[in-house]
Amino acid sequence: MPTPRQANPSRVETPIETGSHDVTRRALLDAAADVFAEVGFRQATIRDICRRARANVAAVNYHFGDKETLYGEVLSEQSRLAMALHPSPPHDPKVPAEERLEEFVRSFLQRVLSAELSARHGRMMAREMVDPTRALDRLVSESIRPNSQQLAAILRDLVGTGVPEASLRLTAMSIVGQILFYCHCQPVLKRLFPDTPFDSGQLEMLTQHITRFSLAALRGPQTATTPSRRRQPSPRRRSRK
Amino acid sequence: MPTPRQANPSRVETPIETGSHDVTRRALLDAAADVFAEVGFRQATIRDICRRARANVAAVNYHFGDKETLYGEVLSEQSRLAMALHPSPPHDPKVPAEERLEEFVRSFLQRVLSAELSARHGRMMAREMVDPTRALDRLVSESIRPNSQQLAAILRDLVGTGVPEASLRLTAMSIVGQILFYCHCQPVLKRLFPDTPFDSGQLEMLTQHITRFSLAALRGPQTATTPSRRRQPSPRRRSRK
DNA sequence: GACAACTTCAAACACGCGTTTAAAACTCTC
DNA sequence: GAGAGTTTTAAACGCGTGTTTGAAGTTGTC
Repeated sequence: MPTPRQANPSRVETPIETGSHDVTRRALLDAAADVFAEVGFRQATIRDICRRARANVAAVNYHFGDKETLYGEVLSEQSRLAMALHPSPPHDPKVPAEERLEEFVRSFLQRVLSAELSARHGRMMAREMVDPTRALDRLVSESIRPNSQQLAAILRDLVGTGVPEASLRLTAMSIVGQILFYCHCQPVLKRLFPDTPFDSGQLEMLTQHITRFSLAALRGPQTATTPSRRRQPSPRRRSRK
Repeated sequence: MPTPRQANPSRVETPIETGSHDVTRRALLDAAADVFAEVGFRQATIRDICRRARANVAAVNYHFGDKETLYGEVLSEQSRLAMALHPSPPHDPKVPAEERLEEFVRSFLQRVLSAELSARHGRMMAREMVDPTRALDRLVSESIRPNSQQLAAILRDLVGTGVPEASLRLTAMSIVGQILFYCHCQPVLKRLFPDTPFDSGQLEMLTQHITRFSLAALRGPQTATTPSRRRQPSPRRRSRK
């Protein structure tokens, strides 16, 4: 029976590119990256992807098996691409931790906002975080966790060994939160401040702001910032009437 | 012709609750809030909503006209509910700006994370930001913009009149970014730190951290944090070989 | 240039979706 | 309790989706 039915499994293992047949496969990957980034996995349609790739509707099933597998391959390819174009700074003890933090923030912002990548990686990551598919587990272990650990190492150099692990985590999240904000909230920012874009053009400015803001926060850590802690017994509900 | 076809338009204007007929309408709103928060507008199905509300499939069209109108009503109702349960602090010049900031952070976190609201509001907001529907415009003008301006007022009191508007904006985004992080990245956090949840139980701890972190950042503003600016001509691409 | 393997193609399938329909059921008023 | 107005109901419609099919086309090999 000459029906291939499933994607060629040998290709997954061997990284050698035969070069001739893969032209459709490549076109599909490129088109799919655009479509998935624009509308997300669920909203994307195979027909749209194939139309842009100038391929038949059945092409996705022939080359990848199904839509979900294609999505997974696109996601990890974009992830690797973003990391190759804008790698995190290497752990070099000679470089001051402050500079390594700045470079970490810059490369992170570049990966999620840069125009070169059409911000495809950032948009796919943002969607995956808010509305995860089954691909998120791989994304966490391949990209997110290593990055998280690298930031933790930089921060550890900055604050010394006295600060507990949980504290370090919170600081890391405060920094990552600032960065991802410009990735997650783009549609809101466009409406709130229509004439001042927060896109790849402002990348260096955002890098400087986030780095300085965070370093300043780290400088004055426990120096009695809040004079009265003002701990009400239960601030959750306020009294009516 | 006895076909009602459209939702009763008189009900939109008059806030009086007749009480008898609206039982189905209420059940639909409640079920829809759950479903929309869980899976989002596009992924949600009318059949699922009606099943949970123990109503017929046609009920949504009869009471609300269509799915999008129902979504809009759910969104603004949840928004009003969250704001009523956890209002932002009023602008009181007698209260120090530091305390007002802390209360702003706390109420914001409560609105997007609190268990009372089943975090429905937060999840719907998060989805709307990353993958907007036509309801986002109303959401921005009714909820997001007023909140943004309130934070701006608090920060203005904190930093004085010397700081330019653009700088203030960046600071505001750094704070909001820290808060929304715990709302947007919940699925990732669950995977990164499976045994330390960042949910409504940690609310007070997160409030303290974000407030102190941000206040410390504001304390040491322009005091030469980064000694060398290290401005490379074009840091986007690094030299190969 | 025949043959096999690979790739593309138009068409169709099965399913789930939002929405509509027209009749039935219900709820009041008089 | 008849009848008008309102609400609910089961069934269907039309459409778009991911996927499958079997034949046609293409490519490389001997």
